[in-house]
Amino acid sequence: MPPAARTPLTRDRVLRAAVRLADKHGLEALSMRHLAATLKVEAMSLYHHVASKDELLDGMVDLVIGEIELPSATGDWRRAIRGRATSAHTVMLRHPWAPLLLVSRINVGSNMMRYIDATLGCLRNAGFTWLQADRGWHAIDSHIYGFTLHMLSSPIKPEEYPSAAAQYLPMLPAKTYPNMYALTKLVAEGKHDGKEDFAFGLELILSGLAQLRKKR
Amino acid sequence: MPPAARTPLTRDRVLRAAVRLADKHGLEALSMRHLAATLKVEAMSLYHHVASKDELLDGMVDLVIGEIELPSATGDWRRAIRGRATSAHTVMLRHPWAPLLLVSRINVGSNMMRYIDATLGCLRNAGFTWLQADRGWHAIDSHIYGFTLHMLSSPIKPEEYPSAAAQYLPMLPAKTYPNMYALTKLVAEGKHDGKEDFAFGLELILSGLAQLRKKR
DNA sequence: GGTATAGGACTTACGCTGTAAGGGAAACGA
DNA sequence: TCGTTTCCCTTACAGCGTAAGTCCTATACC
Repeated sequence: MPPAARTPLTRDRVLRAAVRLADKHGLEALSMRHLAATLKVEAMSLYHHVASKDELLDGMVDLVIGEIELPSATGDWRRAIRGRATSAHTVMLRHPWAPLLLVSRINVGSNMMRYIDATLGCLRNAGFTWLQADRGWHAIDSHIYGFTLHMLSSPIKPEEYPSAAAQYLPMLPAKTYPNMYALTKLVAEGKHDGKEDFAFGLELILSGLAQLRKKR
Repeated sequence: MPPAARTPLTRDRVLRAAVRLADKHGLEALSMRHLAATLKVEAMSLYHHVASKDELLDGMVDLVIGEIELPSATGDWRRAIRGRATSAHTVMLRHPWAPLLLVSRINVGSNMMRYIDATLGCLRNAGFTWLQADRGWHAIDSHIYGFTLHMLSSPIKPEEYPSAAAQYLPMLPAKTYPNMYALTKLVAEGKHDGKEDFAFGLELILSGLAQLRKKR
């Protein structure tokens, strides 16, 4: 009796398994041996489908980028860019390991290229110059990645901010850090939720861009 | 004859050597064995001064944060915040490994605390609400880290953009990525330097904040 | 001065990592 | 039928962080 026929390994199956593993157990759990085990295969077999671990990571990132909703080239540019940014933010929260890889390596996968091209096109159609579109795109993406990374690095969940603030308040030297103390106190008392607000910074950038367009 | 008396190892000396090593050869070259070697000592000896490699990294980050110029609490808030942001950006370029550590771990070193406290104080003195100061600070730092990371991840130096653009242009499928093609062409022709502009996004955020203050 | 104590550096060893090198069986094309 | 190719395998290596234990030396005290 032959062993149960297994679906053959493909590059795509490897990449998807890697994303699943990183989603569930974090990037640090993503070793070639671990990944191979989830596919019921030995580590070295993976190298028939990806050249190296770095290439694996590149593929994972591009897969995730592909989940982001592209901005439509026509219609309200502000709405389109906002939608794209929000979608990117949401996707990153679904794959918390992704933003770190995104900012720490060059990514030139086809999904990434399409993503940038669509954004540039949207801003150009809105009437921005190439210079403005280029810099605008950078500013928006800096916010997306910077903000999301900052948010993900905190071990405390937003729901727990008030209780955490109450817990840490007594340890915070009020003399040395008067402003942090005051702010933490407000959070502990429930007068400020302390939640990070992705939209806040995004809207600052969007209205800044809108003003540029008027002045042109 | 006794061996040449060596200056004794201290936590501070270890941290500074680590920063120097990372500056010169990158984070990936910073192993405990390597670091120990630069101090003419064995790897395990370092553990008398730092509890773990993670703690070492925390210490390095806080050392770097200490190099950032604090915003003055009085005077023009916009100028103060701009100065702080620019200083942070400059410091990160001096220590290119730092922003990655900054966004991928919680940092509660004393320099970091002082840095946040001063920023909050500056914005409060400028007349912002606690909510605005909190979110404003987040928006600005998201830009600083997001932008700097993005910039550092590119292997091509700004001076080389035109020649690199000219080199890659023929390989870029104009049909699939029309906007990237057009933009790359402009760079290749010297009509757009393609340089990232840290100040561009920063000013968008600053003027957005300024408008908030007016409306209050 | 002699002795106890503590601290700092050492050696050894373990389990983990990515991956280079090559073997062996099964499937496929001529 | 016989290569040839395709996949997956085993083995091995150098490097990693660090737990555990040893040893030397500089200081503190009687």
